[in-house]
This record gives sequence, structure tokens and C-alpha cells, in this order.
Amino acid sequence: MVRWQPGATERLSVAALELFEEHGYDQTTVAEIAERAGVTERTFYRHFPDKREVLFAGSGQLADRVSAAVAAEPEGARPSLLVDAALAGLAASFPDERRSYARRRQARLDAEPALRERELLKLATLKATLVEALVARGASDPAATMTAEAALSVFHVAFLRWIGEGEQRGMAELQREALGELRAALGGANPGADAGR
Amino acid sequence: MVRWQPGATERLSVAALELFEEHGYDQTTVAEIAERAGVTERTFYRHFPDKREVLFAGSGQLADRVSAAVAAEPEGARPSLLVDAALAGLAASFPDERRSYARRRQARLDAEPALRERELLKLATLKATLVEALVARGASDPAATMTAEAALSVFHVAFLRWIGEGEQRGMAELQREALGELRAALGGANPGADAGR
DNA sequence: GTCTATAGTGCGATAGAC
DNA sequence: GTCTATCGCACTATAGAC
Repeated sequence: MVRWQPGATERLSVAALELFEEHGYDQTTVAEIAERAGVTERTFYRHFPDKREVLFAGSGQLADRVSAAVAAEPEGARPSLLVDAALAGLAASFPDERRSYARRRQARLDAEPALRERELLKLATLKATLVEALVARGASDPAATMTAEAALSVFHVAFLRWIGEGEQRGMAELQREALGELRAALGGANPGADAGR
Repeated sequence: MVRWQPGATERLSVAALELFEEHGYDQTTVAEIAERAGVTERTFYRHFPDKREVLFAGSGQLADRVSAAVAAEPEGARPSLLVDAALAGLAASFPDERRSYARRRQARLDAEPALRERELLKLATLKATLVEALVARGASDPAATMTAEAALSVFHVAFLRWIGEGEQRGMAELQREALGELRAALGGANPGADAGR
């Protein structure tokens, strides 16, 4: 007989999402999550630094993919190309199969301010990762910061639509749409911005 | 003899910032903050819903000013004018006299992830407030969201520079600079975007 | 795996302003 | 009297220390 089943991190995440849906975040104790996952409360804290983190198990991978996508572009590439690469890296992490799970998860994040805070911190961390990757590809400091701000704005808006009720389009298309809207909102047609593609 | 001195909220904020500077956020208990402010621990929680909130006492006013500034613009005004109004409302909340206090406070926010999370939540709330105000002035939904994203990006970048070491320029000028950088980062010169002023 | 500090809540009592 | 701000006490759960 095995001492413990593998995949404790995922079991804890799944158990937590279920319990949050059943009784709400506040009304769910870490002990209950651990019990449903078949581990002790102490073990929960070996896998997650705190209760909020339990719904953010995959956030590290996301940042890694963005870094890799930008790093794959040639040194000194135009910012708009780097943005495209970053957005492509993000879109790859949100295939349509995950949409249903993402909707359930997002509903919990939206319902609980404590989880929303953590989500915002993850997005900010992702933004910092992107700035770092852009600088490594030769972008200068103010441009890298504003480019990352814009890219994350586009991603976030697209993601919210992706998990919106009845939405069928994929992340890549929704990101293209949001990028166009951002350009339009800033008041210019930006002629030639996409001329290189 | 009076039973309690007025201004408990501000006393608690000041005491908290001092204690965080002296011993760090984690090593400061709510009881210590309350004691320095001359109230009990229970009273702390009547002024602030939790420990993190103690450094965000004025955040409601900020949102109110942004709302008011946008609401003062004419119905159906161009988005770029509404952005200018929103940024002007924000800049008015950061006069040079507050810069020194803002630097001390920001140093604490940067040092403590828990406080950083709350800061991000406040910024997101401010963004939502701005979206609401823009929609009330006739902006359509996608444009309002992206405009607010852009405006908050500009504000945040400008604010970080405003409290930067040795920075002398005011918020209004720094916001103009950041807005120009954002437009440049998106790849177009945006001719005519500022023609109305 | 056990123990403990402390964040945060619920409820009741109290004292002053009006 | 009502209203509001404070205090006191008991209590749970988180999270870290040992």
C-alpha cells in the first residue's frame, strides 16, 4: 500500500474549488479542503503558502511561457512584434478545453475579494515578468513598461470575454479584437503599425 | 473629560506607518497599532475591516474625485478629453506636499506583499469607477474599458516616477510624459489626437 | 505532527452627543 | 429617549514556529 497518492497539489486545488462553490470561501476551512483531498491540514501548507493560493497552482507556468515566447523573438525586434509573441504565448495557455474550468474558477475569484486580490497580484507579477523579457530583447525601459501594461490590458480584457457566458471564440481572436480596441481608444488609427506582417 | 479623542482613523494610520517602519508589517500587531493610537484593538476593527486596510484610508476620496472630474465633462465628449479629465482629477489628489508621505507609505507597500495586493485591489477598484464614469458620459463599453485601462496605466507609471528618488516634476507633467510613451509604445504617432487642446 | 500567536468576528455593555 | 463611538470578552481559524 502506498503511503500517499501522487498529485496532492491538484487534488487540493480541485477539492478547494468544489468546497468554495458549495459553501463559499469564508465558510470553507483549510482543514476541510485537506480532508477532502485526503491529506492533513499541515500538508496543505506544504503545497500552498496560504489559503488564497490554492486556486493559483498553475500561475508559474504561465509566466514561464510568456518569457519563453518573447525570448524566442530576435534581439532588437520591434515592440509590436514582441507584444504579438507575448500574447501568443498567453493564448497558448488557454485552449478551449480549459474554458469550462476557467469559468468555474473565475466565478469564485469574482465572488471573493481575498481571491481577487491574489489574482491581481499574479497579473502584476506576470506584467513584471513580461517587462523583464522585453528588456532582455532590447526594449528600452519606458517603452518596455508601457508595452507590458498594454499587453496585459489586452490579455485581461480578452480573457474576461473568453470566459464570458456563451462566448465561443478562442483567446487568440479575442486578443486581436482587444488590441484593436486599445489602439482605437487611444485616438489614432496607427497607420503602418502592422505593416511588417 | 471626553471619552474619546476625534480623528482616530488618522491616528491609527499614522501609528501603523510608524510601526511598520520600525519593526516591519509582520512584526507589528494590531494591538500595538491600537495602543499607540490610544484605542483598543477592537476599535481598530471598527475603523478598518482588516490590518492591510490601515494604509488606504484615503482611497475612497480618490475615486470620488475621478468620478467628479469625468462627470464634469460634457455628455458625449471624445474619449481623449475624458481621459484628460480623469488624469487631471487624479493629479489633483497628489500635490507636491504629499510626496514625502507618499514615498514613506509606498516603501512599506513595496516591502510587504500583503500590502501590495491591497494596493492592486484599490487600483482595480479605481479602474472600475473610471469605467462607470466614462460610460455615464456616453462612452461605449469596449472603448470605456480600454480607455480606463490606458488611463490607469498612465497614472500608475506617472505615480511611481513621482515618488521616485530625486524626482521634482509634478504629477500632471509626469502623466503627460507617460501618456506620450504609451502612444509611442503602441506603434503610432497618433496625429491629431491632441488637436482639440 | 504539535503548539501557539494573532488576525478577525459576534455580542453585549457603556458613555457621551443630540 | 436615540445615535454613535468605544470597550471587554469569548471565540474560531489561519499560519508559522518548534
